[in-house]
Amino acid sequence: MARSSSRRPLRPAFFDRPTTRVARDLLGAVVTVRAPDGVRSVELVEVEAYLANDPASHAYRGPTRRNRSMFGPPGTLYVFRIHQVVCANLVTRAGEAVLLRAGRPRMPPHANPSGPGRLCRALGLTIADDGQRVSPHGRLSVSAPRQRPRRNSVDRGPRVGVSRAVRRRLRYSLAGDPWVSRPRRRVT
DNA sequence: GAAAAGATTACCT
DNA sequence: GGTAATCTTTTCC
Repeated sequence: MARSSSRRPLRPAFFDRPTTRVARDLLGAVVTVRAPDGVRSVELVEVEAYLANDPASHAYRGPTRRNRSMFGPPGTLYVFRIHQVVCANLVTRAGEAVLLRAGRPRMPPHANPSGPGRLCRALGLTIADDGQRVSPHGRLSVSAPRQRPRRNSVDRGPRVGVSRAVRRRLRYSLAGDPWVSRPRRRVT
């Protein structure tokens, strides 16, 4: 069936929109990493938005060596290390980004992508991928959701693991999806 | 130069 | 549910 080929590759303009909207629209999108040893992809089920003037964002205090990718053009990948894993974001407008928190494995068998560190490990993303741009046939590509999720099937709640701006509801996930990393958060 | 702080995860009780 | 692992960047003195 033409299921995957019907998915539209996302172009940089997709990311040049308000970050909360990009975040929501990434639910159901497919992230693909093409490596010499094979292709791996996941379907996103959980993301978080990090905004300008957001004290929980790595970009809050301006560009540094670590976060410079967050100030790159729309569609830039920002990868950072936390403890012993890495996490990946897609940059929207300069200084804002969407953290990729969990996905559904699409080309099994591969590692469990539920959780931002596990998702990067499952896709084979490393710190060396920091600063890459999304491109339709490059190492990293993103394809649009086959169908936009219904509004009432999207959960929205507080972000996970942050110590500041803890009340902001900037985490988006597909309701009831078994691959969401921290399911059943209360939606108010 | 030293120390603290993580957008986490795995494993403990 | 709590905590140790583990290591780089950032921040502070």
